Amino acid sequence: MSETRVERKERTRRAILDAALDLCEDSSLVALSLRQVAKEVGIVPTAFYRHFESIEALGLALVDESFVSLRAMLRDVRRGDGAVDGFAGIADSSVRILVDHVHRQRQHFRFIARERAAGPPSVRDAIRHEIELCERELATDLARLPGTEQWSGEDLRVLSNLIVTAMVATAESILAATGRPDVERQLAENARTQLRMVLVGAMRWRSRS
Amino acid sequence: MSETRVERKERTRRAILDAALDLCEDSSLVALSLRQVAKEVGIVPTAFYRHFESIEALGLALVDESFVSLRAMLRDVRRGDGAVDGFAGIADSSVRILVDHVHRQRQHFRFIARERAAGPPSVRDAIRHEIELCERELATDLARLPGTEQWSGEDLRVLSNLIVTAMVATAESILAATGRPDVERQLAENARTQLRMVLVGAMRWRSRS
DNA sequence: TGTACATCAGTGAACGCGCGTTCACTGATGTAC
DNA sequence: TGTACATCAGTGAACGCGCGTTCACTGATGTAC
Repeated sequence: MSETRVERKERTRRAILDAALDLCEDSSLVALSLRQVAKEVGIVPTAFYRHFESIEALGLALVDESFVSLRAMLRDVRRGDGAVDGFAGIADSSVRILVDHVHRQRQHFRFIARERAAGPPSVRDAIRHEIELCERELATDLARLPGTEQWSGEDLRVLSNLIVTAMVATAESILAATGRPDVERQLAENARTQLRMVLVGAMRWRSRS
Repeated sequence: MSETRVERKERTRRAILDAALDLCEDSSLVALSLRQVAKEVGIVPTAFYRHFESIEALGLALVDESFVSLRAMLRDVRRGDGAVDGFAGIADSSVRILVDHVHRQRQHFRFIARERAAGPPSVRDAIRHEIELCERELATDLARLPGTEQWSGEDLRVLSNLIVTAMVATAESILAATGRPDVERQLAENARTQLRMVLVGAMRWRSRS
């Protein structure tokens, strides 16, 4: 046989996740119906239940999946491909990687940005929790930068939160500007400037001052 | 008569707006039905059309209304009630006013935060546009601060965007933390720190450097 | 001030449609022997 | 290797329900004279 039962099931599950990402692109998970998804996938509505208990459960699976790709991005940022000389270099490299991932994982970023504010409560909570984990990770990275030796853990987390917030907002703006490359380029340039401002500015900020 | 026809109509319109804010609190405008709103208000579904053409039109009215209260807040910030000595003072006063308005206009802030990412496209665009106007206003305010004399208009807008982004994120976090005063206090404290970091840091940032 | 007519916010029946969920089912794949 | 049975992804009919929108309407408020 060319495909086992398990493989075929996995393929349908994949198709359901993709269909859901497509269909709620312009509205939200809370406006997505099980029947729309089934129709798009090409299965009968009841077959949906073989894979997920509800649209909400599907949403939680999409959160997991989206953060797998977001974490891959954070690993790239941490590795710091490209010229990394000083804060300006870090800012340039980080924004370049962010913009690249936003393009390649467009639907995942859009999903997170949207459902973070508008999803079912359990989905909102899951996203908030994942973002908090990202902030903690970034805080430990920041602690390794020269100049943060005397910072308190709390200040590191506050700075990390500011950076994550700014980068999430940048990702959202770039998503909204899709198809206008000049606008996108300007947004990336602005993000670089912001990141430099924050890094340079914060380094002159004294912990507990 | 105790109430004119015009007054009664306005009262129903008001009730529709309030009902919509209530009902989409936990989901989104795109998941809100005309019939739910009518039921909540106590009118028959068809009577809705005497006031709005569609849920989307109702949404645009809520955007207008929400930004009226948000602009009132910005005026308060600009006036700078409370001790305003240096950047720390500005940061403290601004965050205090923000937190206060978030509590008093809870539903409006929540509406903007949610529909900004998940509303019908026309509503998303309207909100994006309004926020951009706020950023421009803030940029002109920043230009009056000592230390920004040699900044370019572009850098002022980039800084303004960063500040607005951070404050929107703070408002969202506070909304999510409703009912946990200790968490809220911590979030406000963090916002103060961020705003100080950004202001102090940016002031040492040279335009075009 | 009184009367006749206009306005229009809200009514109520009706429509076709898509919704989530139930249930008994089919038939290809997988397994035990 | 062949046979008998188990599994289970997907089927298809059916249900009651809420949806947006249509239409002709009612009756209190407002206006012209």
